[in-house]
Amino acid sequence: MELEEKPIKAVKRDPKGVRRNILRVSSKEFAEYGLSGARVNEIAALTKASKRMIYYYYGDKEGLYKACLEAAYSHVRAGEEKLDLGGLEPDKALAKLVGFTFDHHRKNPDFIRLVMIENIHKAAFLKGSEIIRSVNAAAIKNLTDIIIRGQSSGVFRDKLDPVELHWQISALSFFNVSNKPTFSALFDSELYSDEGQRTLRDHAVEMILLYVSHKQGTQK
Amino acid sequence: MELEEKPIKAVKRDPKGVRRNILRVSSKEFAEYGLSGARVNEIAALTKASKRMIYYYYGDKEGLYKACLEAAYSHVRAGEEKLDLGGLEPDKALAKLVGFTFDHHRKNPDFIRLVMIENIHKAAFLKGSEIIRSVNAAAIKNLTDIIIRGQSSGVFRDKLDPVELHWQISALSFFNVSNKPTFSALFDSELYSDEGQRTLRDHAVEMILLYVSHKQGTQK
Amino acid sequence: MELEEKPIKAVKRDPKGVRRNILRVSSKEFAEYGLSGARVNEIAALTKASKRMIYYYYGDKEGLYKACLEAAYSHVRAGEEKLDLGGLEPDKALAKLVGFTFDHHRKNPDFIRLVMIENIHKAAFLKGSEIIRSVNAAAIKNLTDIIIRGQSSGVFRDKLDPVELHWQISALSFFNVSNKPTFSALFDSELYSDEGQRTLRDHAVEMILLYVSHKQGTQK
Amino acid sequence: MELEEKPIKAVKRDPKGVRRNILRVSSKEFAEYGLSGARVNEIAALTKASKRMIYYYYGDKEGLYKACLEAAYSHVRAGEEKLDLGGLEPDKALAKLVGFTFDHHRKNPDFIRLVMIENIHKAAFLKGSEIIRSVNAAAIKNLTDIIIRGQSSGVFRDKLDPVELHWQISALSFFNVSNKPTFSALFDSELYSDEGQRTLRDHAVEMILLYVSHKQGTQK
DNA sequence: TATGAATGAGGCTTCATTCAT
DNA sequence: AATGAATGAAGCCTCATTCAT
Repeated sequence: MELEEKPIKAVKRDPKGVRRNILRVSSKEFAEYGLSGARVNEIAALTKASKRMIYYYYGDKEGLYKACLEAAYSHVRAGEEKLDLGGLEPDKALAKLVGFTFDHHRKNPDFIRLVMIENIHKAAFLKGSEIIRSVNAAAIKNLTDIIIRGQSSGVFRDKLDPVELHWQISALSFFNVSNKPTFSALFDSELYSDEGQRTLRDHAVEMILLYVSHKQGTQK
Repeated sequence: MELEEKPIKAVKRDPKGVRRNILRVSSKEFAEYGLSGARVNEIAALTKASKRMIYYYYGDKEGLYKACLEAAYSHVRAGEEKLDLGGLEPDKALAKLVGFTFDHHRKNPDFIRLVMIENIHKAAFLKGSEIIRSVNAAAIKNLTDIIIRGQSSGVFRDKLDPVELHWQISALSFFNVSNKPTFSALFDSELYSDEGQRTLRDHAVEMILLYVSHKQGTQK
Repeated sequence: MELEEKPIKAVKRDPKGVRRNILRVSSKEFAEYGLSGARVNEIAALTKASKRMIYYYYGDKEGLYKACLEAAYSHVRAGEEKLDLGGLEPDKALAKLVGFTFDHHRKNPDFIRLVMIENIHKAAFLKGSEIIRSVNAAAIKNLTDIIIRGQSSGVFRDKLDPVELHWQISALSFFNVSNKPTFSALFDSELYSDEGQRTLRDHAVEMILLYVSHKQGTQK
Repeated sequence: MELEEKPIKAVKRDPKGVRRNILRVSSKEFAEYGLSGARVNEIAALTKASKRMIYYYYGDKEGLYKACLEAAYSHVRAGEEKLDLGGLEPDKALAKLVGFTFDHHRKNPDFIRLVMIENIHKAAFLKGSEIIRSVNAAAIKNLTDIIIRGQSSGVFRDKLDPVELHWQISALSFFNVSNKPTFSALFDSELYSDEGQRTLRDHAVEMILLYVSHKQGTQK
């Protein structure tokens, strides 16, 4: 991303490594404590670099936060790209996608927390990021393909909106992680045991598939 | 907002009013800025009372936050109690409940934000509140009744868990409010227009009803 | 001290009891935390009366502190008056007095702490108290009697100053209590065990008696 | 006070100087007003540095207090090390030591006050300081040497405990300074005039020497 | 005589940030 | 590219005391 500096005498300097390290540490801190809750001092202490470097590279606390947010979205969406729905029938493809999304959210709680925090801030920082918009567009494209194929083969209902479908899948997958603390505190349930999560996941898949398969007038 | 008491002689002491006022102001501030983001100074400035009174009545910032959380849950769950599902058939009752829940969440964005904030804090304060657990238990009881009636009349599937059903309804209703900022920023969609919200609501009702009505083995 | 108020309707009122209670509680608090360290709030909370009563009776915090100081001196010196040295030979009388003083200080650590605190404040409050000066004068008178008798009978040296002797006895007795915390923390010793204290006491008596009995020129 | 470094170019950064300055100022304040009575604001105002630096270097008020305590003990015990008892006979050595201790305490009233304050706090901070324990161990070692020599040459009695002897010397020396305010306020005496102090000192030496020289059974 | 409500002033501490090297 | 020292502003909280009843 930047020109390599002359290797002469650059024995210990590793700008990229330093930046990566700062980002990794601060992402954890922001995810843990929020934007105002995170402490620059603490981030610096946990970093291999000094406090001054944070300001050198990221300007200020908000700049660092924004960088974390972008890195998180990029990382998570990159993980989604590995999902291969290629040869599958549309309903199987959708089922796999929903299940994957549910699992993927579970595996990335820090990302979920950053998004929660960003929502608390009314997406103020995300709005300014073209990078993030672009990585999310891909998710919609995937769904659009599946929907078109499903409708062509007659297994999906008409009038399906890919963005709405994304919303529905996200709702079930995101809430599961975002509201785990309050939900667990409020209800004595096994929903967050391993088996409970499997059930929740299966039922999420089922809900989505029932929904896209449902032909109005026929059943209701 | 309330009836003015006799202004003659200018009665000034009004402990209950002061407490209410502090709670109303600080709830807004916590919902807006979070626990660490909210400023006691700002809350005091917006209050009819002095900063000192906040500490007099609520001990410290966290005590005030916890009081807000409890008041919010109590208020919101009290609103739910007004919902009368009495004479309705179980499927109609459930449909009404889901639609109501979706709307109720929309109408109480500050409550949603407080819950988000509480989740960021891993429900640390909610865990210590017996009050909140008790007001939430009622929600489960309502659902249990509907499920039992629906299963007796054969319109609902077996093996429905009221807590899980509550989770599912909550996921769709909560996410709609909690993630509106990021979702709106990420996707150009009409989901958050008035009509889009009506659609989302109707589809949420549909998803839940399809799910509870689905008989395994029969259809899939 | 004050006129009894009409007993009519005075069912629960007990001014003297209230004052005594306030004094007892606040003496403990001042002894424990010092003048600036003690909290009026805490004192009020531990009192049967209200905070307002403290100000009603004692004016302010310093007034209360001064009242505690005077009460403490009066109480302790009153305890000393019970000591009867009547028929004893002067050396026996002095031995008994020293031993008693040593023990008496040990039994009144809160008094010692109040005096320490007063010394921290450079005796600012004690200076203004005629009461306290008068109760202390008695202690000197006792010693003067013993010295005179001891010198008459030839067992005591000449040129003994009762105030100095009081100082010497006090030093050994006071330091034992006042500096127990730091001394114990600094040195691993058995000086503050029951037996250690007995030894310390016996040796204090011995030191004083050796001193008053010592005839210059004869021994050194 | 120290050599001025080259004033050319006005070197401003001087961490050690800043720390020393903070310590010097705050020691005076703590000695004067106690832990809770001292004001961080006041300390900062008297300092060359800013209030923020106090927290930068010492963490909080208690950390600063503890640093003062340690510095005070180190300083005072260092002063004692200069005392050379080398070639003296044991009784002369002890006499010199007692006299020196008496004077040394008088010359360091702020140290005495800090110890008084620490005793009010039940040695809570001193307990956590290994540094202070170590500097005090030296004092005991000195006395142990003298005692052994005195017993070998037969001028001292048996069964002398160096820690107890230290206690006795300390009692007379410490009380003289610690209780000067109340003692002066209570009694009209010349004990705290220059001559009175000389007398008190001489008699303290005499008391200690009489005590260590006293052979039970022989004299009494 | 008695009290809960209320407070101005000031306490200690922490924050993100910048400076001088 | 890198750092320890330094900071103004503002944060939360507590104090002894007084007010209105």
